[in-house]
Amino acid sequence: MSYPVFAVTVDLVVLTVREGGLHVLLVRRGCEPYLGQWALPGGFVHADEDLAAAARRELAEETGLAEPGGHLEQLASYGAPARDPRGRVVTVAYLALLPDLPAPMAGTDAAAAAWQPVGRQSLAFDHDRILADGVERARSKLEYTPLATAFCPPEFTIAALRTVYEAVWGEAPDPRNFHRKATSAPGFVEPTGRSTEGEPGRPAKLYRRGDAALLNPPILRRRLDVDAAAPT
Amino acid sequence: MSYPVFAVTVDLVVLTVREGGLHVLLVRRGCEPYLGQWALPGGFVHADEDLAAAARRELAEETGLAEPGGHLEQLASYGAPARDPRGRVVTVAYLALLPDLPAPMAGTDAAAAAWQPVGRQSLAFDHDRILADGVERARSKLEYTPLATAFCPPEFTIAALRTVYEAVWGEAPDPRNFHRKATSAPGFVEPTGRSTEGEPGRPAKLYRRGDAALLNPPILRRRLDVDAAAPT
DNA sequence: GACTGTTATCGTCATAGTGACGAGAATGGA
DNA sequence: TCCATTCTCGTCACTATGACGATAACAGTC
Repeated sequence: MSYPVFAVTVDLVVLTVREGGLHVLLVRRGCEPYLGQWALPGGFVHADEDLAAAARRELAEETGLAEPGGHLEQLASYGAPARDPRGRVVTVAYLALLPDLPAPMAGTDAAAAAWQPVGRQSLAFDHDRILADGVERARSKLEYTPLATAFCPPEFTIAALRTVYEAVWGEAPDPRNFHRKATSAPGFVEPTGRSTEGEPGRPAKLYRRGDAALLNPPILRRRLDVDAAAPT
Repeated sequence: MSYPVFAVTVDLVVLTVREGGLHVLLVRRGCEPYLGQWALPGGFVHADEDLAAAARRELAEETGLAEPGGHLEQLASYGAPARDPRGRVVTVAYLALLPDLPAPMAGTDAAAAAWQPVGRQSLAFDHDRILADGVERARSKLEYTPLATAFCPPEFTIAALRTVYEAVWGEAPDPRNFHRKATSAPGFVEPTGRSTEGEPGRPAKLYRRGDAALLNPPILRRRLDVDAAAPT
């Protein structure tokens, strides 16, 4: 049986919340094509490697951490015939949500790597589209899953969790209602018994992520219009 | 730059509702490997073909219809190194939701094709997993999107729509509450003015699908447990 | 130490959505 | 005519929600 030959890559949409805003990890391309342009980190899948393993490997390489924590899931695949001038390349995009990393990012195969606020990037290949899909996935999953905790360190306050929603959605939930919903949704967060110290205002209780896979009831963002964009 | 060589296929999870139950379109394999076993329909992506175009082509081939209607979306990609004994094959799975087709299915590259009730299949490759993922995606999307109409013919009754939910979820919503929610969700269904005739019971009004992309408010299934399976 | 600003946490209240269910409407068949 | 069936509309108690007031518990300043 004969069939066309493809190359397969994984590309990563790595998101984090820094300084109250949603940021994405980008690399400046060090080789053709699109040399010098910003792009999503990624690379070819090895000969004997699973897709998820390739994504984890690339994530570790780009962040410089063996186990950066957070969350990693498959996003979607993109395979338009002309998306890569080198030939027929199908990419499997993964979405990673990480807490703000104080560690440096030492990319091995990129001239530079940097966190950039999510906005109107102009990236190489079809990475603008992939990034947009990843951001929309993240926005949507904050509603129905406890994934906001993936942006937080192991222990966090309800206010820190709220800033995640504010950064990802671009809209701030009411602090009092958010506190009620976050603490009442079973399995979302669990109290540690400790509290913050030395910060202005009343000390806040510290929580860690719970074990629920689904948020019930969900924490919904305001629907701007009746016919919003459909997920996936 | 050198990189490993892959083959890329598309596999289809084609679902429909027949006789009150959820059915999946399967083909009996006519060549090695897994000769004679049931599998999801699919095939190699052509040299100059987009992934979505390949999925549409395969769907048309398997159903024998140029435009079968319904709904088609990308599901996920699967690329474990040993998933295909012939070599390194990455498959991009697509999910199709179709109304019950009276037309025959004339598969070109399969010895036989058939609708089988979704249950405990034992399919070739990793198709059991792909099928399970597709069914879970369908179950989840019935809650938040008007995709149940993709299972229905152009004109349908609320009761027919309700049987879709019952078949996909395996649990029957209350007819009166479902009627209220289906008719009150903006853009879900639109009245045609016509009604059914000649069937037992009071005639039912006929509706067609609306233009909403999202169901607001959603139609939620009963959560069996607190920690249910997470979507995608 | 009292005061002030700040943030966290708890309560209240009107309103909308929900599940459970009753009841009438409109047909076909006995 | 009566009855079984199915569709359609209402009712009601309960829960979740958004909007907002009020109090708690700190750090800093005078």
